[in-house]
This record gives sequence, structure tokens and C-alpha cells, in this order.
Amino acid sequence: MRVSREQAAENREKIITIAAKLFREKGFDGIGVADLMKAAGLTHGGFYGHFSSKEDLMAQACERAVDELLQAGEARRKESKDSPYHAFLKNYLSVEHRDKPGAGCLMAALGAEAARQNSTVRSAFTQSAKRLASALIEIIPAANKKKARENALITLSMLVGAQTIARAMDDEEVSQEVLTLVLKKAKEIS
Amino acid sequence: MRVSREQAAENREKIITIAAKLFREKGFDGIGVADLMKAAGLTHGGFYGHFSSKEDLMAQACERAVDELLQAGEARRKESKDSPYHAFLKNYLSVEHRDKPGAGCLMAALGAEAARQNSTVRSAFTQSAKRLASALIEIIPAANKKKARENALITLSMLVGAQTIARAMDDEEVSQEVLTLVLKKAKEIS
DNA sequence: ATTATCTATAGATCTATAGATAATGC
DNA sequence: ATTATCTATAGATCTATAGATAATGC
Repeated sequence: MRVSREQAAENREKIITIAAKLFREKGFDGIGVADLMKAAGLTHGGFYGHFSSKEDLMAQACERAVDELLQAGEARRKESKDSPYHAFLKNYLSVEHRDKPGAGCLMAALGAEAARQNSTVRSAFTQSAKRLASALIEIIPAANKKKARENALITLSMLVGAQTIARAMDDEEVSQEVLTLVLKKAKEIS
Repeated sequence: MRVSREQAAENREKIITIAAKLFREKGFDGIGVADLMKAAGLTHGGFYGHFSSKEDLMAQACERAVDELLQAGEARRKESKDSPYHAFLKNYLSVEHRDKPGAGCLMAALGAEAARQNSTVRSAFTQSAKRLASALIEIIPAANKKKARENALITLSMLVGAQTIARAMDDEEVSQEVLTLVLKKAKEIS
């Protein structure tokens, strides 16, 4: 039953990666430790050898989610013909992003729930959110650094809200209308 | 033990009102039927005489939350010296609103979770969200009806995202920075 | 010998229901 | 007699832990 240290480290990484996906899809409360471990191909009881608590994993999954987002942004930057910023906007406000929260923005998927968590989780979430914001500040077009930060925080608010609303609405037409309108306005701002 | 029909109707209203508050504070999954009933001064078992399921209550609580928000907006409109729209913006982006989600915007508090609920809840949530959007469209300054709708949906996205981020952040300075920046930008837009 | 993982379970939830109780409203 | 509410509980979760198992790594 026991596996090598190397394999154990891989298992641990897999649990975090799976959690980063499933927490964003189902919410922190929407998936249990047993189901997470099952999705990782392991059993429930093994979890506590890797993490001290579910909240410990929640904190690490927030960091992992942002790692993935920044990496995906990097990859997009190399392939896309658009400017990095316009490629980012188009991707963020796409129907694909709306329908795949498990691979999408941490704040849009878990922001409201994060606000209700303990300090460990909130702290990890805040740090991760800051990394996302910093990445946006670096690619956003602006006259100076102050303006870049201001426009980035404003635009980020607009994007997070747009996906929150687009995902919640049962009405496909209005949902897409919000994404389209916000894309146009975000381009105007920067 | 039994109460009058009138009292029973009042109890039912009280359950919905309490639920509208506690769901926004703790999330749909963050409060159970037993605790909701306790907060209403009733016992667990009595719940199912009033509602067919917790989801039935969740749907009704969404409508109730918006009823309250529209009523509060109406009251503010009469008292405030500012224009209705500017009073709305100032209130929405206040630290008070951030720290009192139980009396605040339905979409900012429950939007992400609503996206994961069954069709009954999503449908009620969508209808309620549309009522909120319509109310904003009516007070927003714009050249014509089309522009009013566009600006309202864009502004709403910005506001919902700003509160989501402000609430999630552990960093009071950044949290207030987001609220302040978005207030300034929202005023510019309309 | 150490340790990563497993099985099994404790103890605390959760939603929902069954049946008892007692006051209302015919 | 009807019915709003109560007590009690079924059955399904959930997090976390204890102790067994068996392969790794000294």
C-alpha cells in the first residue's frame, strides 16, 4: 500500500490540483474531503497525512489556482496575435470562461465564500488575489504606474462582477449581453 | 402549541425575512434549516409545514432580499440630498454595505453560489436580479433607453465585483482602495 | 524501522419525515 | 375536526482520528 516518497509528493500535488479545480467548480463547501481524495484516486483517510485540515488544503488550493492562471496567461501571451492585455480581456469575458469555473478566475468563483472563511484561508486568498492583480497591472496599458494600478483594480472589479452575474443568470441572452458590454467598456478604459 | 392562521402567516414571513438575511451573511450552505428556525424562534420540525424544501425557501428568500433592497432604495431617495443615482452608488460602495452583507446586495453575496443551485433557485435568483437591474436602469442618467441599459449592466458588474473583492480581501487598505476607485469610475460612467 | 496509505469508525452535522400535542376555528 | 407546531428520529452526509497494513529506504 505504501508508495515511494517521490510518489507521495506527486500524490500531494495531485490533491492540491484537483482541489483547486473542484473548489472553484463546486465551492469550498460543495465538495468534501472524501470526494476530493476519490477524485485524486486515493482514499479518505490518507488525506490527513498530507494536510492538517480541509482549511489547510483550501489555502493551498487558492495559491495553486492562481499559479495555473498566471501560467495560462503566459502561454496565451506567446501564442496570441492580440496584445497581452486584449487577449486577457477576451479570454476572461468569454463564454468558455463562464462555463469552466474550475479552470477560471479564483475571485469570481470563490470570492464571496472566501470572505466567510477563517484567517488562514482569507490570508492565502488575499495573497493570491494580490498576485493576480499585480499580473494585470503589469500588462494593462496606462500613462503611469499609478494609473495602471487604478485602472487594473477598476477593471478587475468589472470583470469579476461580470462573470458572477453571467454565471448566475438563467437567461443565456442576458448573460452574454453582460459579457459583451463589459468587454467593450473594458477596452475603452485601457 | 398551535397558533392562529394569522400568527402562522406572520411566522412564515419571519422565516423568509430571517433566511434572506442569514443566507446573504453565511451563504446558502452556511446555515441549516434548524438554525434558521431557531433564529425565527421556532423549532426545526415546523419548517416543512411552511416550505416544501430548503431550496423552496432559498428561492423565496432571493425575492425577499430584493424586495428589501428596492424598499431601502426608495426610502433613501426621499431622504437624501444627492440625486437618487449618486445616493445609490455611495451606499452600494460604502464600508457599511461591505460589512453588512446580510442587508446588502443579493448578487454580491450569493451570485457565485446561485450559479450552482437547481433550476428553481436559479430561476428565482435570475428574476430577482432582473428586478434589481431594472431599478438601476430607471435611475441611471443616460442619453437614451439603450444607453441606460448598457451603462446599468456595466456599472452593476463593476459594483458586484468591487464588493466581492473588498469583502474577500484581508487587507483593509486595499479593500477600501477598491471601493473608492470604483465609486469614482462609476460616477464618471454615468 | 519508518511511513504512505488503507479500512473503519467516532461524533457532529444536515435535510426531511412521522407522529404527538394542543389551540384554533368551524 | 382541523392544523400549526412540537419532539424525536431516520438516513445521509461531513471532518477528523485510530489503528492496521505493506512497501520503502536505511
